[in-house]
Amino acid sequence: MTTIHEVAAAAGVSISTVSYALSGKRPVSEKTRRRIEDAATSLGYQPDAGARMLAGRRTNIFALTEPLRADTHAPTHMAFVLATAVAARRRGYDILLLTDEQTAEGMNRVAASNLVDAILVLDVAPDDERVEISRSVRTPTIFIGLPDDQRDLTCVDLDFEAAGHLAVDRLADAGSARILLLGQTEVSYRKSNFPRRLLHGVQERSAERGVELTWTPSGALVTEPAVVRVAIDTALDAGIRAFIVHAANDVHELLLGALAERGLAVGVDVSIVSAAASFDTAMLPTPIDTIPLVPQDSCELAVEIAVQRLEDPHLPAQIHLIPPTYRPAGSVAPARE
Amino acid sequence: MTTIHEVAAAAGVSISTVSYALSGKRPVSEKTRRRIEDAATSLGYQPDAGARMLAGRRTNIFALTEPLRADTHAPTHMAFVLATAVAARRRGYDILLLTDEQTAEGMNRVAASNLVDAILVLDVAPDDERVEISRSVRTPTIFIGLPDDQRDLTCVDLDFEAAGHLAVDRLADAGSARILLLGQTEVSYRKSNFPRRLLHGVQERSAERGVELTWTPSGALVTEPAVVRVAIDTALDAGIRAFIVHAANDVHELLLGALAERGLAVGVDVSIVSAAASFDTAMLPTPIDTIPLVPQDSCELAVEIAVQRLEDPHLPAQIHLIPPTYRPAGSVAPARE
DNA sequence: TTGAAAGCGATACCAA
DNA sequence: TTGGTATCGCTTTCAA
Repeated sequence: MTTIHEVAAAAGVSISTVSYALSGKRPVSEKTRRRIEDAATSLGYQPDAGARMLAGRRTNIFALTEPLRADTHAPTHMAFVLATAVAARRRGYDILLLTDEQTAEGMNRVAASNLVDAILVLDVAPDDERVEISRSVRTPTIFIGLPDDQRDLTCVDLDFEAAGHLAVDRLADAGSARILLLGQTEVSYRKSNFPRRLLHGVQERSAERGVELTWTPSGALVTEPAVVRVAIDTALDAGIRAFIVHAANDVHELLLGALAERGLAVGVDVSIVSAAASFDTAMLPTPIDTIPLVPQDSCELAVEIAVQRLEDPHLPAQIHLIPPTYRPAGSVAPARE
Repeated sequence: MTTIHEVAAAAGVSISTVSYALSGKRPVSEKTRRRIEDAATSLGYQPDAGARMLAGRRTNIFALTEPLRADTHAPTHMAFVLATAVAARRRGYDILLLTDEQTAEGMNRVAASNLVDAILVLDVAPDDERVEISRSVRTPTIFIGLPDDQRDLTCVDLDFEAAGHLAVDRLADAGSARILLLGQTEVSYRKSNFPRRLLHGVQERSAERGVELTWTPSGALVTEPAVVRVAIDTALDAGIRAFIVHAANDVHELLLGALAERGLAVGVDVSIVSAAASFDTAMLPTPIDTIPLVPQDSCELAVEIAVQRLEDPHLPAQIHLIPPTYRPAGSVAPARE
């Protein structure tokens, strides 16, 4: 194991100079810095993590709490975990996993033992128990998602309400007077916050623009695809030709299938907007206008905010809502109702 | 922040006694131990992680490297990550995530900086680059899965060959003379090791028992379900009535659907064994005999071995193959070919 | 059964 | 621009 002393000896300087040269926290002459860097690389020097934590009061580790509920959509969840890990690493931080079994215990433990510099909270529930814990620990905590009680919290999330507005606006602008919103699974409207926020945005803007809105959750598609299918058929029979889909890709496929059966062409006879989709809608058989939910965006912002809070502990807590973007793909057509 | 000194003061003992009382590494009289424990809990004492690492040369952290390939099955992967985290935590270890972007760099970094006590390797590829790295670092490394070159490695995995033998034996015992093996995706036979091992086991035992074997990979079901369907129909047309399925649940459902269409009853007209399924086959519409692949088993064993290697660094490297178990559900019927 | 004290390997302050 | 050194909070050896 190479220590800072060996590097210092090899470079012919003191250990403090090595430390400063490598951290850049104090100017070091170009010459000596080179010698030090050469010595460090040739010796394969890597500062000892424990010593660094103890002396520097920085661990360069973030905790990531991820409760896995039964209704967790694995691919989406994985995308968030991965995006967080990548973003953190780019800023020089590693990710320590805190799973379900130990949410409360884990957060308290890593905070009390100074194991991590900050805590990132994934998959936030409306009445999340982690809210209270985050208030009781002094380790900065960033929520990726919004709980109901946001007082004094730092949160990052897509602006789902605005996404709802945007989706309705596009369809209303194209002349649609009636819209069917194909929502998330029923349970997610209770266990999560964002489906409600999107729903609310859609409802609000629909009312403002005089659009007649129908809404249906999509249920567990695997066990009962019929429910969604019936909702779609009913809407089509009633002459509804505009759809906002806030659901997994299988629901999209079901809708496209139903339309194909009836010979209705997307972007011609029918308009579709996929709202807050966390999967790649380009993989769908038909191109669809999308307001994407990009895990990378939320996670990168969360990491950035965490880093900022460490640099300036006086930064006020704040809710950061990421404005939605609209990615057209020709699936919205002028209404001919 | 409560330190060991405050606990010592509160309990009226020296810090070394506190340390020993809490770690149990030296006998401490019942009386003083109680006083110390009381003081510790009432003060909310939690040893500083950095100090502990530095002084104790133990971090109580395991690194988990998880490369995410395009063909990674998210739910299965998540199950492994979760199982590892839970098993580790039970033994007092946290999990540090090492993602794709930094596989090589990450392993070297956490090893050189003494950030982790051991490295767990997930999703092992036949020619995995992590094999070489594990040989070059002195941090104990456990592979969950088998690479081609296993020299001097410690690995844990289900005995897929034995699972193949077991599946064939059950069907052959029931009198089946011809079997269709519905395999994993084509790419997985190149990118992973275990599909080949199961295939080999099935082929080997089929030859031994005089069973005529047909095999087909299942392809990417989302994009081209037709391929699998054709393979199934061809087999059924040829009179094959025994199936071994080594694939995700959608392939199982496809098979069950095809059988239902033809009015063939599972466990009566047709025999099915699901081999090395990493999902819960009880969720299928029809009960199916299963040789389960239980992530918990592999991950717990891996963690246990890691812990053992830390306790006794002289433990020899070894390949640990977990014997398969057979879970009957009435889907294997006496053949009436 | 308990205590004193020497590290562990960095960081960062105080001097020069 | 550089060096000496106190310090971080714990583990563990050596003594008593």
